[in-house]
Amino acid sequence: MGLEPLPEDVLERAESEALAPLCAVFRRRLRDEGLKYTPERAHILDAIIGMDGLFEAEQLLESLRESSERVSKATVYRTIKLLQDAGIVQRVLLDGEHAYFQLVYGTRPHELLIRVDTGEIETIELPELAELRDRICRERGLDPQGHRFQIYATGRGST
Amino acid sequence: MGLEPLPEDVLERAESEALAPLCAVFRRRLRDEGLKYTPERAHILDAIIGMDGLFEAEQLLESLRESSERVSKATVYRTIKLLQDAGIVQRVLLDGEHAYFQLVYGTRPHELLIRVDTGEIETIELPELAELRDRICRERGLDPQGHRFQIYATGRGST
DNA sequence: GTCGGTGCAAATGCTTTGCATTGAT
DNA sequence: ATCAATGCAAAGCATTTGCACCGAC
Repeated sequence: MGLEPLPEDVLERAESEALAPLCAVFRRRLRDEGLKYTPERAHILDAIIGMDGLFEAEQLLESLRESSERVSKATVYRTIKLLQDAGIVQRVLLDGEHAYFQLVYGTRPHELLIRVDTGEIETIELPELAELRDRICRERGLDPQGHRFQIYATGRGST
Repeated sequence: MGLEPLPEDVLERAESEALAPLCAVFRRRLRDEGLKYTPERAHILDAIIGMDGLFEAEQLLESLRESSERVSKATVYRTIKLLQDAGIVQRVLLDGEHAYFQLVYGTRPHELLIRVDTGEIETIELPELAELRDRICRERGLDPQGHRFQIYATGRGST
């Protein structure tokens, strides 16, 4: 009834998808804190990678269930928090009720275009926002740590 | 044990502070929906006005308690929702746990500069963001409904 | 008298935590 | 052995809701 010890397996798969940096960053961060890169954590990171960008905790749980990786809800939340601390995942709070999270690929910021009528969420890139942010911080003698931009829109003619 | 019926009192005070438009908008919206502008709702709007911009539900409750206006938690939440529907108040979700709300003065969007080290939140105006938003929506044939921009920063030299 | 509004307390639902067990070095 | 991680179930907490009563038109 134990957990299968197949971290290398997962690790390989993730690396084969050119996502090695994520694993590497996460593992280094864990190592630095005296924490461990466990199979559960690997599975969770793997599942996150498979969700292309934006996800909810519940979706992540389901995705793990589907790949028959048994990871408890508590561990998922705990790992998400670790990933946030490592700067790999960012909490994104939309208008609605619960939290979404999004993978942060390195330092490239991702903006969101949210269709309020359909619920669709598109990820877009607006490098000029980082510049705007940096300028504003510079003017005030602050160090920029990040930013968040979300656009809400509907199809033409919707309410 | 009833509620004191002093809506005019509150109304006057708010209007004397040049915030008549808010009351007016709210009242019109309520009227349109066949709802009422009650003393409790007036008190809540009044308290929101007194919080200059950004507030949490709990702060609002406390502020009401301090002015010895007894309004229940449930009513506060219900009224905030009405104010959101009326476009007077906007839900703002920061990194942290719970929701903040902010007064929306007419249609002018307010962006936020958040000091992650001190917790300070500064309100700034960046009209160019609305243009950027509109351009992006136009490119995709969408109607812009709003946007949200938040900058996270620390003082020079902080973590 | 009909509706909506309010307060209270109970319910909700996401997220966190306590605790005993398990796993890795 | 030690120290951290996990799972489960219980606890937390902001927010919502059900319900009985109250007030306005």
